[in-house]
Amino acid sequence: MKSTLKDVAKKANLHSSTVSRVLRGEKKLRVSDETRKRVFDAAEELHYSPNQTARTLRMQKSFLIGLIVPDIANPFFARVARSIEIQGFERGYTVIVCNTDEKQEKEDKFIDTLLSRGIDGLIIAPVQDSTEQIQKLVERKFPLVLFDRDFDDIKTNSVLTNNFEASYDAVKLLAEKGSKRVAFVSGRRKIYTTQQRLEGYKKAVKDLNLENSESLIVGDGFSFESGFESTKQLLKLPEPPTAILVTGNLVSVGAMKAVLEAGLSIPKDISIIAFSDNIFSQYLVTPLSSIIHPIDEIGLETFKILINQIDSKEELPIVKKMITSSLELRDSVQ
Amino acid sequence: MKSTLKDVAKKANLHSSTVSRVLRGEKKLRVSDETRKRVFDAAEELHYSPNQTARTLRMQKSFLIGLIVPDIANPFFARVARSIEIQGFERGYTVIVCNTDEKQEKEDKFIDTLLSRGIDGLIIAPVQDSTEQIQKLVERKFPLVLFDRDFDDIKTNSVLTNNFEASYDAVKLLAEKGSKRVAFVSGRRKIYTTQQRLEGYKKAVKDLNLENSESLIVGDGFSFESGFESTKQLLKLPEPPTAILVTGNLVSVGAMKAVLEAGLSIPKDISIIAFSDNIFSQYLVTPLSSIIHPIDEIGLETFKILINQIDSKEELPIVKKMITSSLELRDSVQ
DNA sequence: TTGAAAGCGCTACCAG
DNA sequence: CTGGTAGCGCTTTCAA
Repeated sequence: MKSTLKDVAKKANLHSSTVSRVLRGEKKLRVSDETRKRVFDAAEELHYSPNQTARTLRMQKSFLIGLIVPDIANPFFARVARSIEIQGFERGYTVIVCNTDEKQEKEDKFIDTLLSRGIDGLIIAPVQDSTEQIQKLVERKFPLVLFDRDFDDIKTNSVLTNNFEASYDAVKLLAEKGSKRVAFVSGRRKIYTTQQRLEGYKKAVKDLNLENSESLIVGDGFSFESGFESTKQLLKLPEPPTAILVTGNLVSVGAMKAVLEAGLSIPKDISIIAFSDNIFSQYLVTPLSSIIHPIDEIGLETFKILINQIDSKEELPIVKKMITSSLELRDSVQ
Repeated sequence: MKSTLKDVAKKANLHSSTVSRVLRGEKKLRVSDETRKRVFDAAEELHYSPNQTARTLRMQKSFLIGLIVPDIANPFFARVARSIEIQGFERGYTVIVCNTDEKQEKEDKFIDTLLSRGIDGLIIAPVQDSTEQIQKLVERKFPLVLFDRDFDDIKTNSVLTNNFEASYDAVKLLAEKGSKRVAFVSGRRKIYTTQQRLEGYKKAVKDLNLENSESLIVGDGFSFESGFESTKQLLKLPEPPTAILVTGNLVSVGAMKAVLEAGLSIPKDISIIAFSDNIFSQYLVTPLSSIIHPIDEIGLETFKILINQIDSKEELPIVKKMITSSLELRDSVQ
């Protein structure tokens, strides 16, 4: 069914190596016009299309990029993936997306699989339960870029957003609006990003003399349920918070549901700001004030850094790119 | 850096073919325990991991599955993709997701690319501007399953939902609630799924003696903007509809925004039912009554049919699987 | 300007 | 039970 170089060669009465040269349009193509025509005609006729697997094996270059994310069903990662895929498409790369569900074992397995498939580079928002695998990649100088998350103890390329500052500013704003008790509904605590946000929150609480209590910090996951349950916990406090800073796309919807189910009003009783952004945020029961990440920029920068690594023959210096998020105020803040 | 079979063989003082046999745990493994141990030790020591590219080339089997969807950032496709990826993972398959943005040229390009990469099978929610490429795949009996969309004139495996009936029932319900003027905000009209829904709508309108006007049928796309603009158009009618049936996840949010921006109330002035389902639907300004597709079931069935095709040596009969959706009533219907 | 041959890393077949 | 060899389809070096 599929034709090979040899088939084309036979039909054109040439050797496969000649056909290969012509078809690839080799730079200093030392080929007669007559020959070239024969090749193209034969290739056309046989619907020849090169076998990428063979090419990969021979050239040690796959035009494959691995992208490992927690969950592509999360709008944030979906859109970053799209952005990266589009970049890749333009340059002839196919990207393989893998979902870890925040499981280190899956991440490890995927890295192995992807490497054995000969990917040219890897983009990853790591689970961060372990550094081992990634450490190894770094050691062997494998083209690698982290995004959204980072390690303190590994020197890698990464594209991050200014979570610390964004968090600090959000709390400050809530305080200025009159809240003395601002709660923090956390995403997965192991995650660098979450930690940065929590740090920002803590610093603001301290600087602004807000109520400083561990019981105002709840949650440890990125799911809807996590947001829902941990917010319910907040509402059971003797003195519930008057404002909440939520981490995560799905978490924020969960938090919102908990508040509403308790018969409270947003923002009258409780204001909410969320690290979250998707097309739905502004059409929720109460439009959600959100800290928005410029997703395309994240995808763009990430890809750019990776492709530089892949293309460059010398060793490149580590790049850390910080992207600035913006706060979009909507009805959920009074 | 990476070790090969040969490296392991040298270290173990054996031939690479022997090492290969041992490492694959060949069925009737005619290998001495002593040898086996030597192999495993050497492999371990060298961190040997087989080169999938070479294996693919040799075995003509890649353990790669292609998945082509309009847009992975659409929650419906994201979740189907996840479901399929999980199935694949369990059976050693890697899935490559490609996004067409509803562009036929992209679909065609992706099919080519995927084939040249030697995928074992293809799952696709086709753009449906052209049948040519898919026709060819069918002719050469390439393992293929369509989902969410189908062609009338091509005999393929497909997994569909009962859009016609669901649409009919939704309109009927709206009529029973008192609406005489039910509008239809359409997704991309070329799409089989959309057509089915429109048919169902039309039949219900006729059967139930509702206002039958072409001006009540608007829209031709799956974007937020499409829903927004075409609904605005509806509201400009001398007699605007009292209920709307919307097709599509993002479209419905657009429709909702148009209604609200016009100062109208949902459901007091206008009821809405949407073909749409995602975690946000129930937390929108007005929780949205939705026709819900059992996504995991869709992913499961699709994968099952594909894997059967891939594994079977004889030719299998065409399978058409119909999945039943369900209507979840929320506040957007009075 | 073109052909021949080697080899990417692996599996499978045939000897011994 | 193990080794040798051919070959998957391609690119690349060396000859002619």
